[in-house]
Amino acid sequence: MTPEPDAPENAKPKPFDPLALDHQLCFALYAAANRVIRLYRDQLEPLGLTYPQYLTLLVLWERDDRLVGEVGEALSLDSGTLTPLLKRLEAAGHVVRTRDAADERRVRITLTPQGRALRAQAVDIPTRIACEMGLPLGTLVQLKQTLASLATDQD
Amino acid sequence: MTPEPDAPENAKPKPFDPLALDHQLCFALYAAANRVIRLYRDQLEPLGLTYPQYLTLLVLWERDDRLVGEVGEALSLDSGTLTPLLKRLEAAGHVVRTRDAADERRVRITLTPQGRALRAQAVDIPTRIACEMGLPLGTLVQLKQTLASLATDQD
DNA sequence: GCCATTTATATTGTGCACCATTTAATTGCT
DNA sequence: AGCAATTAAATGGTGCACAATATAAATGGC
Repeated sequence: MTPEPDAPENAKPKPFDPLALDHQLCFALYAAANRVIRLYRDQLEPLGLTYPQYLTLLVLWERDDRLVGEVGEALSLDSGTLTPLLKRLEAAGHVVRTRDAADERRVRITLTPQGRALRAQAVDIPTRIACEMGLPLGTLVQLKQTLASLATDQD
Repeated sequence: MTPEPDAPENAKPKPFDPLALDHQLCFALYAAANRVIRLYRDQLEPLGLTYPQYLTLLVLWERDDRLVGEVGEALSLDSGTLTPLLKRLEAAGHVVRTRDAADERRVRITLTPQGRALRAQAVDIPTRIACEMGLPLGTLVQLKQTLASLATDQD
């Protein structure tokens, strides 16, 4: 029998390790998210914002005067994460937190003029990041779609 | 002049907001990563592992007896993150940390028998997660490829 | 009107993720 | 050999992310 090095059945076993790091979508996702956050860090550092703070401002720039719970809904974050983050945004002068007079359980988040003004400095960040990613725009758009369907827990 | 509600030029302006949350790849990535980590949390909780601890074990299951720096290289994490994580894995009895006798700066990470045995309990986690994601397998494979090219900083 | 239940946010504690700095060991230069 | 420069890991500090719990206000029977 002649050896057939190319035939699949004679090729090196390659036992397909289901736990190999390179096969894990979860790791690719984890590493990509960490990397993108690092890219943003460089862009956001001059504005004195962290990445989750920037996301929170995106929510408020889109529609102002929201409840803590509404912001959390938009970002899939709970009050344990948001309360200290919003306090830091308030300390930085970007938002104001006010107890709702009609329902004292609620806290309304409102942008200050300074917080609104910050938007102009952030407006071209996405474009700069997209360039740094080094992938064609079409790929990025499609990637976003797929990820969005991953992020919604329809289960 | 008859109104033409369908004509693009008469349609509601829709000024394409470059900062709209729904347009942000970065947010889709951030939300998807958080969701997938939450999915893993449920699977890993019975094993007493966190998600980054699980990733660390994936690295070691693939090749044992690595330096802290090598593990960090594989996961794109620095010693500030890994040192305490590895100490917790050691406290749980899954790994051993030993100073390299030949070069006292180095710390070698080795699996204990218990750490090796844990692999059997983890081997079908990826399949279970893939099901929960609710996307066709082909989509997931392609997604992984795209994310992997995003994660490598070739810049 | 009273009180259990629900709702909205806050608090506490653990574990990353990363930056800046430190400590200690090794290497390289002369 | 002597010593500055480099390297490997650890340390300290900030800010998420989340679970569990707490607090306080509103709601819904009865």
